[in-house]
Amino acid sequence: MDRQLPDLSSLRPAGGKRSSKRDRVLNVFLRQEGHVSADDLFERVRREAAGIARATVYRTLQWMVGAGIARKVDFGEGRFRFEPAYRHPRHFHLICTRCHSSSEFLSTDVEALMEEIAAARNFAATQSVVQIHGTCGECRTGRKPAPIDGPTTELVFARDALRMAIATERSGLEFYARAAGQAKDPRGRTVFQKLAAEEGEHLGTLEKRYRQLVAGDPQLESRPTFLFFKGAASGLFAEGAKELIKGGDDLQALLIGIRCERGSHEFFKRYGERFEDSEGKQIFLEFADEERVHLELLIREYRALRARQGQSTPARPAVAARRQRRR
Amino acid sequence: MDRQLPDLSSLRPAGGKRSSKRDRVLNVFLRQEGHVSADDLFERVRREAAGIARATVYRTLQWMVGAGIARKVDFGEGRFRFEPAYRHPRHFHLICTRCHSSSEFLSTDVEALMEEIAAARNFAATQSVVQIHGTCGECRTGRKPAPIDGPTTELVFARDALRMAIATERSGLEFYARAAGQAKDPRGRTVFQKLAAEEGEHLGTLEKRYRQLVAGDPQLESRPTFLFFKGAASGLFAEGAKELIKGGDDLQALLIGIRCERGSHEFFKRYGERFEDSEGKQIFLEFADEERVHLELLIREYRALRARQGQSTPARPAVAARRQRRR
DNA sequence: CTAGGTGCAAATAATTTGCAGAGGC
DNA sequence: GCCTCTGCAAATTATTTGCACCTAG
Repeated sequence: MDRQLPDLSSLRPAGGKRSSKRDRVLNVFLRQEGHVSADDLFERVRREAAGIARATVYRTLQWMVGAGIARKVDFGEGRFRFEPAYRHPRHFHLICTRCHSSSEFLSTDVEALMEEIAAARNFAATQSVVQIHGTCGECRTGRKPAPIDGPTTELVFARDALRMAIATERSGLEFYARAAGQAKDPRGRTVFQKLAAEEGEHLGTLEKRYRQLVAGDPQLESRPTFLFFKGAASGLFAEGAKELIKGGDDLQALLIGIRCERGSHEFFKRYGERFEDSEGKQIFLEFADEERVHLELLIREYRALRARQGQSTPARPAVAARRQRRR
Repeated sequence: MDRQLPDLSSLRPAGGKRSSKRDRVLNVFLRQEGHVSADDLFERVRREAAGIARATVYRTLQWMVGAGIARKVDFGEGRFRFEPAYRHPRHFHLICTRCHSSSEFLSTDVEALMEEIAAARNFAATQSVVQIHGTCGECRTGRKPAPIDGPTTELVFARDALRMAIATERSGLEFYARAAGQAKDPRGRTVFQKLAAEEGEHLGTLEKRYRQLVAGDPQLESRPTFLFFKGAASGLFAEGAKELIKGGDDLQALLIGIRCERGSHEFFKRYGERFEDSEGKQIFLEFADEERVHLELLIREYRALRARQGQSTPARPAVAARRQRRR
């Protein structure tokens, strides 16, 4: 949906290159953080460089939106604001009606619900607007939180992507540990143990990466959450684990594992692809790949186990039994 | 949040009463369904009554918003639209970018997430805007769905409120049936059985009411969902049932039941209070009351059981055991 | 030289407002 | 007769556009 990282140079106005007014406006825009209105931007531009007309600012903004550098947002104030889109995933907004500041968040849970609702209404969604209007913490308490500038946004996003991956990994580990514990077939047990070990190892890698990321910015951990996830991929494995409790044979456990890994893989891949180039994107895609490997292993094992069982007992004994009962 | 059903008569312009232009504008506005822009309304008004100025329409709209008769909504088109607020709960929007139509939905799940996010960001939310932009089914398939006019909206809302109550009731029934099945104490079993029976009976009442509602409008069941719920109160009982599977004594089962009923009661009460006078509101509030009765019964039984157990075994044996281990 | 960017002022579009007159109680 | 509503036209606000001019390649 989001266009890929634009090649800024190719989008530069063909005519002017260095001292073009457009470049100066762009420069001011990219430097400032938050959501500016056209007039805000005009004021800022004219403060550091006279001789730029309001119309130029408007035209430059139009060009930036078209080029994928900026996004036009509407906070219901009767005019539009603009936010940087470059290396900045699509997100939702918290809008303070008192100080007119706005902060951003992303929620895979909200997005999942929106998709569900759109599907239920036979609606082909292209974009969602989610805004929470109210009063921000600063306006009520007076304290100012750590401001989030451009590079920090990317770090926070990477942090949250890692948190999400770690949560999923933990759930996966728990799932495989349980599956190994209740496996009947010795080879099945070995597979689950192997997967549990792998998840554990990968969990370690992710946690190490998380620590490294946090080490680079001591305040990073205390910064507000940007990416909210709850029912995401970690929820899949949690669901799977609950199903395991209900019992079932190794084949079923493998099937549940396959479902979880597939869902998880697709989830991370889809999100990863949606984001613009950033560490967060990379984390998503790497994790998706990891899940794909597990998925393939599980499928192989499932086939192998079924083949082995097929020698002694009929395949799908449950279905066969049900059929007998019906007759 | 929404103001209560306004007393229209008291809000009538003190001056004009019968043929006041304001009344004529209001009349046209209330008659039309959907989301009109000021200009739309002006056109409609002037079509059936000449001699009303554009400014009057604007002023009347302002007055209607202030009086809680209309809500101003912003679909990002560069102008505002207005929707009736009278007997019409706050909701979210699906907006077709092709035909500029818009339909409405409500999702307790989305709302719950928004609350969570606002809380995590230390943000005092007053209102949420959720819009799904895209292409509607009609625009893609050409078919027109059953149009939803004023009274139908209320019916659909009542239908969905009933569906939600029924889903909760079913979950509750399942929960109590399971609890009764695994109860150890004979009196505990009786209580759970009684509650299961009550839920079953009430479920029957709700289903009957549902059938009656549907009988009044044969198309009602096929109309698109307005109220989406998933993790709502029915989810609470489902969670509770899962906890029961893990085992535990009767006291714990009672505690889980108390938690579920309390959550469910608060949920329905809160939503019911939020809505404007309508059958849906009534269903919510009645159901909340039902849950409160169960809650009280459970609390009484919990106390009684603990008192009885206190005679033979020490209270909270689990905690005592854990303490011993620690020492 | 030429395509495009730019300034300026005028045009639009949605909405509000000042003010004189009208209408109901 | 008073108070509020209304109409009309002018004002406001955000944004776009026509057009002549300028500028880099």
